[in-house]
Amino acid sequence: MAEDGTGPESASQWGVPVSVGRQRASGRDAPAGRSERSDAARNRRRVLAAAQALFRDRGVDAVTMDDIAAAAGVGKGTLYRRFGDKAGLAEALLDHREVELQEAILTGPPPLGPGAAPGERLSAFLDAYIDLLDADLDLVAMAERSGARLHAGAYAFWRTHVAALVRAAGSPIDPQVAAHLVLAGVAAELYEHLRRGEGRSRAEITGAVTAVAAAVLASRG
Amino acid sequence: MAEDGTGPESASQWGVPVSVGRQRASGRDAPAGRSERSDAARNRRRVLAAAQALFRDRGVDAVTMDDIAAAAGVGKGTLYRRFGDKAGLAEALLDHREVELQEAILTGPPPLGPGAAPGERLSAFLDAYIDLLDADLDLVAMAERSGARLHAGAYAFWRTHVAALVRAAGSPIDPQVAAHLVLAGVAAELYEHLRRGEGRSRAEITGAVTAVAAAVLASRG
DNA sequence: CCGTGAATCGGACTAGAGTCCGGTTATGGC
DNA sequence: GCCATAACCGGACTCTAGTCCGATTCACGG
Repeated sequence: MAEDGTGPESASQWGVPVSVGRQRASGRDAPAGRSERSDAARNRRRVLAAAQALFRDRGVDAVTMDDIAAAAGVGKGTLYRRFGDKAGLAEALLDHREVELQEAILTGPPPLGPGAAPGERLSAFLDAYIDLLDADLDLVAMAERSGARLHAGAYAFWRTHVAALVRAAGSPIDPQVAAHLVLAGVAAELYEHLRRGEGRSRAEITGAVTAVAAAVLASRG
Repeated sequence: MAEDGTGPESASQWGVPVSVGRQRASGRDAPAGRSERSDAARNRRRVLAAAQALFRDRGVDAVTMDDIAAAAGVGKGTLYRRFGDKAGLAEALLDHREVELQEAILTGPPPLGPGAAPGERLSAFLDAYIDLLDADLDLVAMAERSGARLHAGAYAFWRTHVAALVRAAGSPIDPQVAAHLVLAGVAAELYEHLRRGEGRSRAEITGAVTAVAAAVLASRG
């Protein structure tokens, strides 16, 4: 089953290392010593392609790790050594988008990038993050399952960014904790509930989230 | 194994139905038609006592549902029919405390109960809730696993309460959504991370959470 | 071009959550 | 006191995440 080695991986989008925003506990990405073995690289691409296709076709929850391993033509051990667990695999699939947003924040134009006022940058970030969330909700939800949310590499980035904005705005609230609290508002579980469970629109949610964030920045004790 | 029916359940604290704040999807509590069968009531008490003892002795994560069933002297089917799943069992163990807080909010003295200003009531609630969280963190964390958080009966109560306070304070933010966002700040996963992962004190966290909540109430668009 | 050893591979294995259903038992009516 | 029946009981079963380790394969130096 599954195609052969050099097969039809049409839209090849998974390069090597890249990521500023991954790094989970286990499941290495860029081997320390020598460079990545070619079979390992091939299998990584196969797994990601198979996972994406299966998730798309059947929905994230109806796909087991065995399904993915079989479709990719690799053993389960390979899956787990490389991605750590199901959440890690989901995160790998999201890596590209997250890195894009991170780069836009670090070096892009305002208001997302440097230059705008803290309040504007925070609004722009939350808006962009909610875009990402809305586009791949199931994947993000899976990446945040089982307490992985706060330990994913990407989370540390968002948190640092938001904390810096809170501090820059002169809020009296502890910036590190405030950042956690603001980000809690865009947790996948909550967003999914609001969107699908309560039928709220993206705009309603974004409005409330940015309003709360603005209130935090504006707080003067 | 395990003691017999009328055995040493010294501190009997689990009455019948009570709860304003339970009601999960499956796992009935108060049988609709006839009253609860006596053997069912006995088994419910046994299960709760066994679960509490095992959780206390070994820690929540080292106890399996089979362990609890065996210690309680019942089959797994009984466990699951009555409590739905592991999260439901944890919630049942927390029921007593949650009901107490709910009653204090509904009919107790200010600032927790009616009479105080919205800001004070919200602060008092968050403080009391964090007490509950801090006291039984593992249990609350288990009750919120697997997306159960937003669907537990107790959550609906807290949410309605907070929404009412937001509305009463005249905030321009959608009260229902704002309530979700405020409560997201006291999710067990986040609290556990701050407390154990980052070593923050209860006071630091409470301070930031109440400050954010105050900022939401004070928001004027 | 070949030997060497470290990294990778993959499928059998473990463990625990949650489901199912035939047998048993309490309860209310007569 | 007895019967019918609905509810309850419990352990075998399924399903899936995640682990382990012997066999295999690639990358590099000579």
